[in-house]
Amino acid sequence: MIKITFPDGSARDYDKGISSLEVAEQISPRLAKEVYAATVNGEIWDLNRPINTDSKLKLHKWEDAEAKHAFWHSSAHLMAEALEALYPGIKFGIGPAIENGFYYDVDPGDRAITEADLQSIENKMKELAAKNLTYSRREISKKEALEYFTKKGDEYKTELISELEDGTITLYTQGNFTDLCRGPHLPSTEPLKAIKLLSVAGAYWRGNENRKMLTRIYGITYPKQKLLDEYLVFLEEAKKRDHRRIGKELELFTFSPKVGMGLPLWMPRGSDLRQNLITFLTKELRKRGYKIVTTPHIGNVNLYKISGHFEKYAADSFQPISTPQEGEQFMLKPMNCPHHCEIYNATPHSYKDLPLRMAEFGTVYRYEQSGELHGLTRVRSFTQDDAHVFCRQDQMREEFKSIIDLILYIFKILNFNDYTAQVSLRDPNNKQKYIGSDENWERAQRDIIEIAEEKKLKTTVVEGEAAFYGPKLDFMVKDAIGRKWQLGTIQVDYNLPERFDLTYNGSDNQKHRPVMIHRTIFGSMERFVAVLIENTSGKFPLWLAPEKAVILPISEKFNDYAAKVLEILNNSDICTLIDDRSEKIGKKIRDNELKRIPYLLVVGEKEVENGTIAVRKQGEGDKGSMKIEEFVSFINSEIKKEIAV
RNA sequence: GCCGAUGUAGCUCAGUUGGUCAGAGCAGCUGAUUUGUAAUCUGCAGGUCGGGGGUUCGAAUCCCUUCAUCGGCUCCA
Repeated sequence: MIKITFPDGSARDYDKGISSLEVAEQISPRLAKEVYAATVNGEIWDLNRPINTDSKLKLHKWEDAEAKHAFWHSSAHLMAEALEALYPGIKFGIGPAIENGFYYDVDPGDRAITEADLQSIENKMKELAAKNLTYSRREISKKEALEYFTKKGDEYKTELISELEDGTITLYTQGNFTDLCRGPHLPSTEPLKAIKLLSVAGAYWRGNENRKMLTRIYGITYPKQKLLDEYLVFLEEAKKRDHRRIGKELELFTFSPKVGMGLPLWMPRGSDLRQNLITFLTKELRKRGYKIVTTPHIGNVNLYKISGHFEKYAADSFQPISTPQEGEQFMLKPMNCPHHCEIYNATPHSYKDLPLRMAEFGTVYRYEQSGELHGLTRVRSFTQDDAHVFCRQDQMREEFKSIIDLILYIFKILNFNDYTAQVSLRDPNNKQKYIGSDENWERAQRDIIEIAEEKKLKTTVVEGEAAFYGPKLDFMVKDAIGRKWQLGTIQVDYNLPERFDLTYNGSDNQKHRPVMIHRTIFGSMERFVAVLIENTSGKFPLWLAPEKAVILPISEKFNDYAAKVLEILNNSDICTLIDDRSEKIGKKIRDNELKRIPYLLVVGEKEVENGTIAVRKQGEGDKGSMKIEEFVSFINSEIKKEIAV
């Protein structure tokens, strides 16, 4: 007998060799149907794997990530079996479960798999799943594994195996398909009821652009058709929030191939929105002691040679601009920091002056790869809400922390609750990618990790994501369909102060080196507005909305009164429009609701008589009538509420 | 940059196997209507079917090429 302890602390004795599935069955047959994986002594196991020692057991139902992982991983194997049946000789790379579903990277040889083929693969999967095939686990030696896949002719698998340690290799088989796999898997294909293949894409083998491009097929499965349908509806809804679509609908921004790809054109409404953000942030920055500066859009090539950007990025950037002066070259500004360093250098600094906080809404130009461009989130010309804090080493932590506070404050005002903080460190195996000394890197990385802890930020730590001059704390936010984008970032830099020979006079009357903190909050106006659009579906908070209200006269008879109201509101700094088309009121309401105008002001005979307006709130409907002055103070107090957190 | 897909009026989309296939709705402009809380009616105008080249008696439809977009990969100062 063995003793099995459950998460609630209770324990029971079972026969040795019992599986987690059998344990579940004994608790209740219904539970057995709802579990997909088990954690045994902290390790995730197949449900049908025998338990031979006293163990702690947690059964995973669909709600648990572990269950979904096993479910989708088994689905990937099922898809592989279907592919092998339909495309004999197809070779397999890797096929993991992901956050939503799974994929498999395959090499179909000289055949091509396109989206048109997904349906037939899906059908094959359904056919195989219905056979109720069991997944069986087998431990084998490295030698045997290599023999198996060499014989099969799958060089991708043999490459993976050759890097594994002997004694750790497991194979899983279901039906006619056997795969190298760590597991765990479902007991059988029986629960794989609802299957949908979503897309195909190219993916470099092992993520290396110098290696072969395989075909990646994405899919998702659910134990119930209803869950799959819900997910597909969610995807459809998410598409409606896409900032590229809403940006067009609401006339916020556009692109023109004549201007150039990745070069956003901000239309009047988008510009107003953007300007509202800039005005607000500028005010907040001044409160916090930042000085605003302005620098040119180009800089001499030598500037970027000093900073290191030239060496690092010039080959893949907009190329230097020549001038009539032989040998003279300028670059479109890819970063603001070198310019800010030179502003620092323009005057002498005392330790008493620091920290110096220098901010600029600086537009920069980067030649992003053509395949990377994406709406406003990835563009070739963008405006950073950039700032550089020059401070003494003993001030660095406080400065860093107050920047975190500022970012969290701004995120809170904008209702960005779903962000993650990421500590981005250098790749310890590829140190030549970075500039600067080991000691400075170690110190900066340690500082960031400690500060994040002190601030009680929930962080993930990712190696290899640092900037070439220093480690970062990045604030990541998801877009409508779950893609992660970096918005705010705080970076500690010991290198540029060195390279630009920045100094200050200490109390000892000696020259000292300041530390530089690079930081943005929005990241770039472009990316931030994109995420804001997707977060709000274009229903911007009142304080950001390009127009706060539109006046809707019931008929042309009331246009004069409407014009009078318009004048009062615009004179009170409440940006308002008038819709005096010869349309019925229902039509005017509909059109302006679709434009997500925060307030619609209906005026007709009653309003003229009483000197009022009938107020209608976006998405909520009629709010009754108000005196015009009442509405002005109402709007002002609403805005005040929105930006006071 | 790489793999795959897509590209028809301002927008959303129809256009069977190449042969009145250049269409519809919305938006726009006309005129009528003067309207009370999510679509009033009439008429008109809008497109070298992304660009270029080719196959064919004939191309939106087939082929090549180019540009752009979409989904990923790689990259992201």
